[in-house]
Amino acid sequence: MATQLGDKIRELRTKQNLLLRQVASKLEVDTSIISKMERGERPIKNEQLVILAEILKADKEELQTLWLADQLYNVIEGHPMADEALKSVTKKIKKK
Amino acid sequence: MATQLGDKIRELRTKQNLLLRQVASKLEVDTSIISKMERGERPIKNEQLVILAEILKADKEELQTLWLADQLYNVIEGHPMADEALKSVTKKIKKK
DNA sequence: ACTATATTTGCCAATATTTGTCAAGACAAA
DNA sequence: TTTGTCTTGACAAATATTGGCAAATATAGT
Repeated sequence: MATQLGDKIRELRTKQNLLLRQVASKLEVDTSIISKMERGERPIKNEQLVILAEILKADKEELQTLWLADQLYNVIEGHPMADEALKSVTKKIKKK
Repeated sequence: MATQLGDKIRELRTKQNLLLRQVASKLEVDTSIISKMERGERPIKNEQLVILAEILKADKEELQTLWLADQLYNVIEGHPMADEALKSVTKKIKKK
């Protein structure tokens, strides 16, 4: 159950030679939580995402987009009507 | 918090002059549950959706599409990155 | 192989959310 | 007022989610 967001965060973290422990302390959670977040085993709160963006010097909006895409994918995955439903919602959104 | 699916179900039910009570008995739940389902206050289980399609003589796939669209909308509503995320997921889905 | 450090995993208890049921309330028609 | 339909809110039981801990596993260096 890998997520786009988790993969991205791990990529950013390792590229900057940061340990789980270091990120964990900034987020004030156990290292296991971060580990699980990166592997898509635990959801990431929006509030935590903002902090992660700071720590990892990433674009907050990019991470939020990945987060949202993961949520959407979770909902539609495996559903035969996914395509049509996506179209319908896209249309609805455009009306704003 | 109206839903497309709820609206559709209510429309179908009233057009066929069915009472909440009658649908409720087929679904084996309290009338209040149906009432809430129709007004989007309670989620509708996929299993219940199939039964509803039978009772209301509706196309099962149409209802499922509405159901899915509602779920998606719940996820993205209010998010600034909705558009981009939708695009991303649509692309991902197409690859199958 | 041994040691030290980093990450992952499984499990637990606390908390939060969801569920269905029930009773009371709103509303219209007669 | 009485009757019938639908709505609302409160409640507890069931279920899900949460973070933390500790044990297990992996990784790297010597």
